Amino acid sequence: MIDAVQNPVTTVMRALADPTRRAVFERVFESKEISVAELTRGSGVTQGAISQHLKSLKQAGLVAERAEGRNVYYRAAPQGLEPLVEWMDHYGVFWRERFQNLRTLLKEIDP
Amino acid sequence: MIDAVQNPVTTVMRALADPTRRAVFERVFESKEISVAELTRGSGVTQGAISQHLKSLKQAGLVAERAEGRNVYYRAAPQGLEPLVEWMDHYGVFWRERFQNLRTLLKEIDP
DNA sequence: CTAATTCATTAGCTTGAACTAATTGATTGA
DNA sequence: TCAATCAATTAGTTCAAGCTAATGAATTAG
Repeated sequence: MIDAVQNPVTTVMRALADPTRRAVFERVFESKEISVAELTRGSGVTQGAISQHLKSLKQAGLVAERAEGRNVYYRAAPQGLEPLVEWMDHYGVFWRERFQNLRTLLKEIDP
Repeated sequence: MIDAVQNPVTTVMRALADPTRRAVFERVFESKEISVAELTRGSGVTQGAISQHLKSLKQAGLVAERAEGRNVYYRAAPQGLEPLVEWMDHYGVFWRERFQNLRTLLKEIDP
């Protein structure tokens, strides 16, 4: 049972399964845009490690980058989560547990 | 940046990140109830490997078991996916992309 | 120009994960 | 009873993943 070459679900899951790397993604997401140096501060790992994590996040489609001068700014790409959403949706998890919220939510939006 | 002892999100993500193990979960889910021997057939790995995968799926709260005679039947426990749902919900992924579906869905259920 | 900063990459180490093969305990069928 | 089946566990191997330390390329500050 091997993914032919590499299933996107596997890529995204693996990227987010590591706590350190997931923390990096979370910080990038919260920051709108953030440099590698800034990410390294308070991360508990070296700059090289951060760069490696960013690389796999990027390959998973979860972050994008923008170079400016000697800095490289990263931003989150939440569309990268889509494979996860699809996979979970296939298992019908969302609607089941959130049915009661739907009506109230809809009324807030379109009263 | 280490999970204190072990974050549930990490546990679930790691459990599902492996293609073989995820395939096991998918088969369990589709089967309502399925024995280890049956899971082993056509899995491409040995029975021992399947048992190991089931063990970590169980620890992640993704499957439950029922022993009967010399068989052990496994069933999916989709509530185990809740940590994932919460985590992704925190990133606002769901509603954004699925707003247009909500109205039609609601009308089907409560016309 | 020189020194310092930022980031990516690489080699090397260590650890954990996935697997097999084999064993064991339990249950069932002949 | 005895052989066979089912499932869990264990020891042992292999390989990948995460990390550090070090280096190098590019940019900027003095």
